[in-house]
Order: sequence, then C-alpha cells, then structure tokens
Amino acid sequence: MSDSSPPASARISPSQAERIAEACRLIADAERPPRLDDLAATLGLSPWHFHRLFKAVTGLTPHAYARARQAERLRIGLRSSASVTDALHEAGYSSSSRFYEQGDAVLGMTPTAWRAGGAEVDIRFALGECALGAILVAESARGICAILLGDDAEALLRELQELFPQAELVGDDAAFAARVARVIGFIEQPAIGLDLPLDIRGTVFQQRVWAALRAIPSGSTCSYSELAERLGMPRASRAVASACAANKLAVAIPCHRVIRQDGSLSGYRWGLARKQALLDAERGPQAT
DNA sequence: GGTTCTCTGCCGC
DNA sequence: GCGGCAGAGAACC
Repeated sequence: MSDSSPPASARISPSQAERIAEACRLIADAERPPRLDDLAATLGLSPWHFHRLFKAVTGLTPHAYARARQAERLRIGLRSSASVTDALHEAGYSSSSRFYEQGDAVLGMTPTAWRAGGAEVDIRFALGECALGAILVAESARGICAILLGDDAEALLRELQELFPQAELVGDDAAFAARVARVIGFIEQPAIGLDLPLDIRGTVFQQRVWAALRAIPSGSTCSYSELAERLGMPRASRAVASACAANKLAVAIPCHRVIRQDGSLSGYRWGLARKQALLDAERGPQAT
C-alpha cells in the first residue's frame, strides 16, 4: 500500500556501482533467477552486504529484480511463442500451475488476456483540474497506472488511449473520482506523499531508472548522467533520459527532478513550465 | 505443511 | 565499508 518510502540514496562508489551492474547482467543472463549466495560469492561480497548494496543502487532487491527480469522475458515470449505454456517455460517459470496460482501479479491480467493486447481489462479514469492544468488519473486493478498532465482534457484522454490501446476505459466512476482528489492534493503538495498503490509497468531497465528517480529526495535535483552513474551505467545517460521520458506517472515518479548538468531544465514530457512549477513548489515552504 | 530462501534491523570490527 | 546474526515472512516443493 505504501509507496512513500523509496530507498535512501546512499553514496555509491563507482566500483560498487560496477559490481551491482555486473550482478544485474548475471541475473539478466541467467535462465533461472540465481541464488543470493551465488551472486554474492561471484562478486566477492557477503550475501548480506551484497543484498544491501544491490537495493541501495537499484531500488530493488536482487530477488525482485530477477522476478521483474523474468516477467519481462515472459512478456516478450508471449508475443513470439506458440502457446502460453511455452512462453512460461521459456521465461523460466517452473510450472504453469504455480504461475496461475499467483494470479495476475506478473502481468496485471491473465497471460491470454495479455497476449490479446490487454483487451477486456478495465482501466478506470477521471479527469480533473489542478494547479498545473488538466490532469488525468487512471487506475487498473493493481493501482494507479497513469497520471497525465496537460492543457486540455481531450488530449489527455487520447494520450491514455494510446498508452492502453486495448483496454476498456471506464470513466464517470464516482468512487474513483474521490480518489483522484487525493492525487490532485498530492500533485499540489508533493510533501504529503501519495498513499495509493501504483501499477508501474515498464521494462526492467525502466523500472530501475524509475526506482532511482523515486530515491531523489523532494526539493533536490539530479542530472541524467548522475542518475546513470548511480545505476552503474555511466555511459547510459541517454537511455536514462528515454526511460524518464517514458514515465506515465507524473510526480509520483518524479522525473521532473532530473535536470541538465548545467542546471537548465532540459525537457519534460508535460511541459517545461510544469517542471519548473513542480520544482519551485518542492523547494518552497516544506523544504527543511 | 515442511523446508528453503529472502529480507531487514541491528550490531561489531 | 563490510561481515554477521536473528527473526519474520515469502516462496518453493
């Protein structure tokens, strides 16, 4: 339920970051999720220290990272495999029955529904007005799946349709509209936190970047290259920027806190004026 | 339902 | 900065 406690961004040395990047590669290359002890031994660290370091760098535990990677392989496999069972096995799931036991935790829906492009899955949405202009909040069964900002409601709705082309979009839900008020309150006062579950969908790399974004404290900023370094990929600042741009959860995943090294704002999916306003608000009264 | 593994808090060097 | 333990809980078989 709580999304309000991203990992503290401890100082990570380049050599530590490189070790964790190596661990990420090992996990990504393995058919089955490697064991914590084995990963730690390969990197020459104790399991406990490796675990802490991994989480500090990526924002995910090694196990969570491995599962995310496995889910990504499944998503790719579902597009190309002849059957859902084949895709499950190719992704390293030991048995399909256990996969189904877990319900829709991996894909947010059944594999067959996912294969169909997410058809028949409801996404509730509501439009509103906040200090930054029009806002659209959308929610799947798993949590808030999009927070979009813009100048007019129709454009936001089109954007939502493009993000979830096969989903059944359901508006005018009074109960949900009440929750949107909480999101708007959070947009206008980020310091209060957003105590709603988030449905964060993206590749493993995007999820790593987004976890790192959530570790940037309110009121401070970071450059794309700094963020890339924190992820152990000092040359990947362009990829990091793309992942920031792919963020669908405005403010909840604070991509507005990433600016150019020279201090200029760089770009923002929802407009530079909004980026500036968000940063101003965070540096404002609640700053300690 | 037992076993194994992960995760976290805390402490020591 | 790193290693280690204890205990809770999740995952696995």
